Amino acid sequence: MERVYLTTPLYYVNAEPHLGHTYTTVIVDTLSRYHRNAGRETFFLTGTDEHGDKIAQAAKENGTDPKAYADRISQLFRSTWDQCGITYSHFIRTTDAYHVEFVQKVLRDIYDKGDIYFGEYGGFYCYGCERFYTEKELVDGQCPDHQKAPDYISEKNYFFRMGKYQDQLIDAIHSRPDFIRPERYRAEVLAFLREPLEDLCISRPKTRLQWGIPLPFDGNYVTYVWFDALLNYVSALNHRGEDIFQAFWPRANHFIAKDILKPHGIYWPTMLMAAGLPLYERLNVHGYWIMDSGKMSKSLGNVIRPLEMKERFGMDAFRYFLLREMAFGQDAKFSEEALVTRINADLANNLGNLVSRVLAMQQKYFAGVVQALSASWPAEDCALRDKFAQAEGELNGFIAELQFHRALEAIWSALDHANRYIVQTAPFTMIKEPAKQSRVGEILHHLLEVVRTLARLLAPFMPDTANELRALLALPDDKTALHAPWGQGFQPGHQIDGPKVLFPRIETDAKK
RNA sequence: GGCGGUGUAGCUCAGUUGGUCAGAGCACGCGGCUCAUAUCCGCGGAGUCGACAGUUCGAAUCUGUCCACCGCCA
Repeated sequence: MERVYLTTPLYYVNAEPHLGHTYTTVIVDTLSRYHRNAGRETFFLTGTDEHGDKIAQAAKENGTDPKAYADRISQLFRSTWDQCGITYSHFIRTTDAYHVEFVQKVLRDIYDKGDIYFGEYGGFYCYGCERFYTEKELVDGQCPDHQKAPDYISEKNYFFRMGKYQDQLIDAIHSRPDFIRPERYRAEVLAFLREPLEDLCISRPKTRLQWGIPLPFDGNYVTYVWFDALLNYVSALNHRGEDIFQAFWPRANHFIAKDILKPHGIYWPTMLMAAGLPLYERLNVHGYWIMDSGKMSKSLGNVIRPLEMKERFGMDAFRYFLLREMAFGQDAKFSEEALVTRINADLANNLGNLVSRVLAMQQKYFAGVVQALSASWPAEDCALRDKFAQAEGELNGFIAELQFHRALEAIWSALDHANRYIVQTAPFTMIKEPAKQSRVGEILHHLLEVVRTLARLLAPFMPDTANELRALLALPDDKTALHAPWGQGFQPGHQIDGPKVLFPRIETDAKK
């Protein structure tokens, strides 16, 4: 059986779940559902990254210890995804015992191999950023982010021989055109690799940081957060068993936002090389959501919380907006105005209203009983069926390219066709002539096939809506009911429910 | 300073390898229908496809220069 392994980044527990986290999680969830529906075995990993200075300090400020603090925020992520209906296979925490053990094993292996060495490094260190700065980067001698003078620190640390793998990495990227996609991010990584790759400092002395995984070969040090966090992608599979790792790792598809391209595009593959593990299959990089009210921040009060969006607009509507509005890889603008426009135009007026008018006619004209189709279909009926078949084909292509917005466009194009079909065939006029009753029955039968097909096509993107459509058609909750060929979805005499408003229009101030 | 990206109708954006590629949705105007969530269908206006030059029979699409914004690196 074909398999797919999909991952989100491990979200750092210094912030609550916001729009950025939600987008990555939603696209991975959509892909997971898509692949599962297509019969592929799917492993969907998400979780939390919990070590490091920032967490230790945040815990201190909250009057608690790092573990208790991480427990709380990690649980917040997990429960948020649960409430959003995210179908992850495993939720990993970098504080999980099996992960700590695995990280130590890999560190030991690479150390024994000679790719980790002890060296000295001095520089200006900003505690807020958890990083060293070069003098050039400082603004008036201060950290540009924290407006605080960094401390000059000279200390001994452990380094990973990342530079040793530079050529090997360049070769790997060249030989696999979609190893990093979209193309622009591949080019960015290659551009970075044109400069000599320096070795990576992977430790912090315990005198400066205790909240981390201790190095197995030196108890006075803990490992740097990236070395710890990236290995989760392997440790999670390993935890489930060697066979699971063997089955899924070759199909690993990471999904990240562009801000963590370097760790995933450079640190991670070189770490895998040093550890003697195969590289992941693909790194998939998306852009940022741009807030019209400026950069998203707590102080501006424009943080988008997924549960709040779910509460106000419904999770499916929110998912639809995220998937429809952003071209994967590029930045997109977020505004509630755009969200409401999408909901009213695409979901209420087009999708919802189509379902509503079809079910209403079926109820009104035939008391909900599905009528028989004749043996030969008029051209317009075939055209309707073909349009949806075409949409499904396009959808598959777009999903393979991660073009979620175009996949949805393809569905909506077919949906528009169905609305036109109603106007052109005008069953509501025809029903007045008794001789044409059977034709009206056929037209509505085809329109119910539209709704059934929509339930199948929308399932990965809008799972609750898809399920609701299926329920309105009084079809059983199994795949065969939705996958039957066009015209074979309903038994003679099958009875369906009356109409229902799936997406109420949202009235805006401007329209009142 | 180096590398890369973006710049297409009022708004948000599609435009694979150069030749129905000048488009979609929203917004706006007019008309039609009435099954439907004042929804749906049809028609319409608008853009010198950032600027300039070049290659070509022909470029939004290729080349060069420049401008604006953004990102990565220094």
